[in-house]
Formats: sequence, structure tokens, C-alpha cells
Amino acid sequence: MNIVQEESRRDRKKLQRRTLLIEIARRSIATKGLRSLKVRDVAEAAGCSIGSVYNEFGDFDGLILTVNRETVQALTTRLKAVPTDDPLRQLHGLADAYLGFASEHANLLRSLFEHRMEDDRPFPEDILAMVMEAFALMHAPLVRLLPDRDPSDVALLSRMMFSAVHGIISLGLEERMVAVPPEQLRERLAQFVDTHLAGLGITRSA
Amino acid sequence: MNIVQEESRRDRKKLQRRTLLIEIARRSIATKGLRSLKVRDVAEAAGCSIGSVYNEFGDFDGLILTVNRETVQALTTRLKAVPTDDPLRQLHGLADAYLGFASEHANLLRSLFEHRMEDDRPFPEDILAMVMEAFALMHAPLVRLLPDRDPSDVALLSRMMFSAVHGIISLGLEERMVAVPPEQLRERLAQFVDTHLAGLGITRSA
DNA sequence: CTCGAAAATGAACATTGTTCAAGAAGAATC
DNA sequence: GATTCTTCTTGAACAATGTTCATTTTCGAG
Repeated sequence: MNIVQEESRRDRKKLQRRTLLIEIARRSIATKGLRSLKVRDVAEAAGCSIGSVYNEFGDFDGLILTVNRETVQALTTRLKAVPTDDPLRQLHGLADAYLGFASEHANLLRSLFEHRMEDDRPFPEDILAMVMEAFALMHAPLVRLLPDRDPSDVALLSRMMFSAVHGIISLGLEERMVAVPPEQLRERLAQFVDTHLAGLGITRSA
Repeated sequence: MNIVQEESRRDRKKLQRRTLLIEIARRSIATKGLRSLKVRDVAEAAGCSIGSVYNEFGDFDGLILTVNRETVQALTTRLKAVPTDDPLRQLHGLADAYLGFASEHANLLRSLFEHRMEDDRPFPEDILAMVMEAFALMHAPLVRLLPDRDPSDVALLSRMMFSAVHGIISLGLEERMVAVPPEQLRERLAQFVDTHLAGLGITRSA
């Protein structure tokens, strides 16, 4: 039989179940947090055996990492959807989009940043690269706003700015230790971005 | 017998072992990360039974939280040791002290911020209060630098600034996803603080 | 229809947090 | 010092959960 094309019914079913497993795991993490995710629960909810989860993802970390991978992708998609016409508005848009995503998917984002691998296995390169890519999205607008600065300097500036935004948001959305009241977070975050840009010599009217 | 004073030998031994258990747990978290901490390892290292750990801390979370509690205390002590004579220098000192502590005790700080309680048990109030207190330490110097601003506004500003610093540091020290190269972190962090202060209308020479 | 490869299964195992009945140790009383 | 009472300690047993793998089932190829 032709090996190249023609996905067999078997393959279709396999992919279908893989998708189902991921969806169930994601929903569980999103609603009850990463710590409550159990292999048996996922298997039962998907109507298959424990072994099948292992066949599909190798181990439990494999399932978690797959969900995390899709979380970064969703985040990146959302960040890239921010309009790029006005660089200043874009920076605010990125911060606000990040806040929006973090509000709607707090547990998924926590899973991405807080999950530690078993033993000392290395963190997957591809996820790392995707996160770095997301955090570099402030680079382009900042370059437009700071055309005279050393580009490598601006690269660092942008990642620092995004890290700062990340810190404000992740602590702000933590129910415990509310550094900034959630209801004010959106407004305050915008204020923070403005302040920092002002410090870089960029004014709103410019 | 007098109940008030006079700590019996029993009490002394109990306290001594409690201290030992905490020390062992802390060392384990610091070197191998929270995820590698096991009740049996701690008990064996302390030369006592598993049950004794439970007698002392109630459950495993109890031990972790005790270590975390002492971590905040150590952090706060270090932050409060920053000279307060010059508010501007104090702000830089606080950021730098936080970076220093985070560098030396990365895993302990991660344990503090990333540990999730079993089920949905509430996060201990006292630890929460201590973290909030630490994060409010930028308030005093900022008030001195911004005497004309609404004090409640400055309170928020200070927590946001600390949250931002926290974000930059915690992502910067993560071996994976290096948003900012660790060897530049110190210098860049100072630059960040300066930039943000400039945005608030505060200049170095002022 | 038969055969063989691939997948699915779930019982069994390993690890680890937790409990608790029984015993040991220490304090109080005489 | 003996007795009794309280408290602490112990570790075997249990429960929850990630992991393995021999067996069975499925499904496409010839």
C-alpha cells in the first residue's frame, strides 16, 4: 500500500484520541491546577486505559509538556494578533494581551512556568525557544521607538520589559499575595508601561 | 511542677530535632529542588522515624511551609538591612539585595512562590502577610522621592515596582528561558530601576 | 480467511504521602 | 524507687499515584 499518503482509519483514530487526551488534560489543569492532574483521571475521562496514555506521551511529563507547548502557541498567537501599525499602541497591546491571556488561563500559564521536570531531565528545547520568541515580541516596536539605540541593547530592554510585565501580572493574579488588586491591574499595567517608556525618553504624544 | 518556665529535657530535645528536620529539608530543597524532597529521606537523614516528622509538622506541606516561612524571614531581614539614608540608593539596594538573595537561594525562593497546597487548602495567612510586607519595602523610599503624590498611589507603585523586579529576576535566574543573561543581570536590573524612576520624574542627580 | 505487526489493556509493581495501634520514654505522685 | 499516667516515638500497614509489560485485541495486507 502507499505509505506516503492515505492515513488509515487507525491513524485517524489515534490522532483523534491524542487530541481528546490533550483536551481533557488541559481542561483539568485549567480548572483544578496542575497538581490535581492524575493519569488515571485522564484515562478514565477519555474512556481508555492508563497504558494508552503512556503509549501516546511516553510518560506523564510528556502529557503535561504537550499541554504546555500548546499553551505557549496559543499565547504567541494571541500576542501576534496585536496590531503593529503604531509601536506605542502595540506595546500597550502586548501587555494587555498578556494580561488577558493570563486572566483567562491562569492555571495553564502557571503550569508552563512552574512545572519542574522529574529528576534533572532537561527542559525541552522547543518550548524554551517558543517562550523566548514570545518574550521577544516587544522588540520590534521598541526598535521603532528607539531607532538610535544599539539594537542588541534594545533586545535586552524588550525582554526585561516583558519580564517585568510578567512579574506584575503573575503576582497580581495570584489570589494569595495580591501585590496589585486585580480589578486595577489592567489600568495599572498600562500606567507602568507608560512610566517605563517615559523613562526611556518616549512620550505619548511623540 | 512549674508549667510556665523550666523547659524540660523533653522540650529541649524536641526543639532540637525540629530545628534539625527543618535544616535538613531546607538543605535538600536548596540543592535538589522542592520536587525531590521526600519524607523518608528527611526522616532518615535526621535519624528518626517517619511518624516523628508528622508529629512535628502535621503533614508534608507543614514541613515545606515551615521552610518557606523561614525563607521569607531571611529575605526580609536581608532587605531591611539595606541602608535607608538615601532613598534612591535604597531602592537600588533593595533590588540588588533581592537579586543577591535570589541568586544564592534560587530553589528556596522558587519553593516559596511555586508551592501549591494539597487540594484547595488555603495558603497560610502569616506567610502571605510576610511576603506582602517584604514587597512593601520599596514604599518608604518612594514616598520620600515622591512627596507630592497620593500616598495610596505610591503604595501601589512600590508594589508594582517590586513585582517587576521580581519578574525580571525570577525569569533571569531560570537556567531555562534566560530572558536576561545572568552575568548582566545585576547591571541591567540597576538600569531598569533607573529608567523606571526617570519615568516617575526622578533623576539621579536630584 | 489467515497471518503478522501494531496498539490497547489492566494487573502488578515502585514510589511516596499518611495513619495508627503498640510500645518506649519521661514526668508526676506516692 | 515503684507505680501510674501522659506524651512521644516507632514502623508496619495503607492509600494514592506514576510506571511497566506480558497478554490480548485490533486491523490492515496478502
